Amino acid sequence: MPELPEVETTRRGITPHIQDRRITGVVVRQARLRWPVPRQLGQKTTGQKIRSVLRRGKYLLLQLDAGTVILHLGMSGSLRLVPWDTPADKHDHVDIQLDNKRSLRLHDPRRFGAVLWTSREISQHKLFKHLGPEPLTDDFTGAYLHALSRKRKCNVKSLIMNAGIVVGVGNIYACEALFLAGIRPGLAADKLSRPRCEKLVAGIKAVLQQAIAAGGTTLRDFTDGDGKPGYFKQQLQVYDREGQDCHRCGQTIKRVTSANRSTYYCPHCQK
DNA sequence: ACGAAGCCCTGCAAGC
DNA sequence: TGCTTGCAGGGCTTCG
Repeated sequence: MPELPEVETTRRGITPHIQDRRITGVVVRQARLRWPVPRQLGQKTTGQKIRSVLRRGKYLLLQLDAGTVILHLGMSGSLRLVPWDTPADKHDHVDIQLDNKRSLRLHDPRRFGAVLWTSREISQHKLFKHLGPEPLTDDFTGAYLHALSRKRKCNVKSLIMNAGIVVGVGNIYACEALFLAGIRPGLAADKLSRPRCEKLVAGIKAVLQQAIAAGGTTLRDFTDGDGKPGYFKQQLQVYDREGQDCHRCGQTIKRVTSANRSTYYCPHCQK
């Protein structure tokens, strides 16, 4: 399930292969993704050069001259570069064909992903207008999080998974960051002290950076291989470890359901 | 304005 | 063994 580190790893992997290439066509085999793939996607993009490949939260942005292709991998999506005539497998929904006889191919079994087009400034787009800061920038600080958490009745895990507060923190890394910070996921957001906010922000940055570093060393070439990472799993401290020993204190990791999401924590290390 | 629940979808695991 | 059921997940959307 692609979270921010996987999306960033994908961005870095595909960029050298697609930047400054011209789009020669688009093939849509399945338009019913998270939102319908726009019918005009092909005519809007064909003939244009990909100027840059950006990321905002978990969205990938292909910057063209006349607008932006917005990509999201949902939870089962992946991108690969293939020779343009490679037969499509099941769930290979969209190809963006390039002038180097290759296609950027979206594979997404669960179809929670998205391919959209906008000719407007990306920050004006509905999906991006209300997003919080990027977690790995200096805009995301303990002071900022502390200020926004005042008078909030939600728990701290929901707080950091709220894209209006900070983007790109999904279920797995929310659990991991809370473990690093020693904070219980169910704690009310407005009970978080300023120093604990500092610690939490540091935890979020650390876990994301770690995962990006791990992805960077594992996924070397996006033009071959099956594109299945799964590289970070061995480093997880609490996620998906219900009933197992805490790596830090040896006590048993617990799982609770919060906001319909599995939440893992160590009752001894997290208060 | 906020927070909680619902929904989209398929693959896989567990249970019968 | 073959079916059915439940669960997982991001995150927008709807409802309260």
